[in-house]
Amino acid sequence: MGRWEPNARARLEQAAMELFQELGYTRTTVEGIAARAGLTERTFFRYFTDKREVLFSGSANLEKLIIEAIEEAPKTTAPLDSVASALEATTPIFEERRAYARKRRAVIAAHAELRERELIKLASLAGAAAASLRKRGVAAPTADLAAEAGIAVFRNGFERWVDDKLQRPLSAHMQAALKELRAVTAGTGSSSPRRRTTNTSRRKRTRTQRSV
Amino acid sequence: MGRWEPNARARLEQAAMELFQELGYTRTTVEGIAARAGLTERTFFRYFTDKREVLFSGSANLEKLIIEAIEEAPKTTAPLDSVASALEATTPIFEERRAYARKRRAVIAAHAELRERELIKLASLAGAAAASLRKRGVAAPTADLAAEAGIAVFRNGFERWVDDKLQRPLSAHMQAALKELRAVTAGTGSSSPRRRTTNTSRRKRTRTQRSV
DNA sequence: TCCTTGATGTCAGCAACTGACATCACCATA
DNA sequence: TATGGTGATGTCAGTTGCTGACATCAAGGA
Repeated sequence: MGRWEPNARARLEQAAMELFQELGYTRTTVEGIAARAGLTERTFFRYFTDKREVLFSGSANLEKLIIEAIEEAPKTTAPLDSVASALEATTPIFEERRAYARKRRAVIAAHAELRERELIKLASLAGAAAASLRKRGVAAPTADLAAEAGIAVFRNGFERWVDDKLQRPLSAHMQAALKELRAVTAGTGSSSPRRRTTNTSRRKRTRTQRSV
Repeated sequence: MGRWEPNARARLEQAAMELFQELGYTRTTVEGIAARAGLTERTFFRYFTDKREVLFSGSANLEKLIIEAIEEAPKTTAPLDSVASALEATTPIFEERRAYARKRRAVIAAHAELRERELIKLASLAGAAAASLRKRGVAAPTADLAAEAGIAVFRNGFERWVDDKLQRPLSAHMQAALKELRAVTAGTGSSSPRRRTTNTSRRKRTRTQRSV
């Protein structure tokens, strides 16, 4: 197994995170990352297709988890509920490394190239979730929208979780986001949404802040 | 005004689209684009920050339209309805250039870098829409989710519109997507969603195919 | 002991992008 | 009408991300 120093991949990832925090994304060079990991630029590109990719190696694992969770759910579960519970099944992963998640998120938020990469990873998750739903007989358009809605809930809940000074659990934030989404989409869509809608959203907001 | 050949920007955009279609994105070089437009690589980078950006100059305009439409809507309108109608206000732009939209979409779909860029543009639209909603007094979490839901509907409707052999209008596809989203999020979220949900989505699917 | 194998290094090269400076067409205005 | 300013473009050199081709080197097996 280990003829050279082991865990080259992990070493590269850690070196990258450190340098991104120290110098920022643009000013850290791939050569620098590799050097800190005791490797060569060329080797970096054997592990990661991209300079960006070094921050996203976990997403493959995440995708697998989500797919499995959707497939394991009882087939009678409503599409969006399948997705929501699958996403909730992934929360322990993040909960274990809250501090790391914060740092990583700060780095990503600071650079557009990284935000792009994150978005496409999330889109990929949505695509995988939609495919899983279709496998269970959900119609394609329904599956797509349920998956995208689920991912929106995930993103939203994740953001609130990372910023939450009270450190309430991620799953609670995600549930709150889901409730909120349901409230938002519950409107009539056409006739006289006057007071009713306004009240609904106000009530929802308060309720969210209490329950999370 | 025009001392040199006018419309350098437009020339670059057109040259880029042509070359992307002829050679694909990776095999066309910025130098090649500039040459076809009668300009220099350096000049290309004065108009576009990126090789990718040459395909997305319209998004600023789109963002402006959406913001205006949201701000003009009556303040009693529900958040998601504001967003939906704002998006619908943009449909004529696409409807005018359906053929172009198809080509462009094919180019983007074929290359990950371009898909990333498109995703961040859409995220930017969602952010702008959310900001507009907040300006009207909508609570932040509600605004975010309404905006994201709206964008999901937009994407979804757009995809269906582009692929629709019957060439039904974009706005109809978007309305259908919105209905579908409402159906998907209408579930209970917890207790015995058995038959009920399944039936709902099936009914929804049929209704969609008929009404669009 | 030799040979295979997989991880790494070396080197050359292209293309995306940037900064600094030059040029050139037009316009105003003296 | 000459002159000088201005904004769009060109030129050039340089960095960095990324790739292909080939060399090397440390195990482990025949």
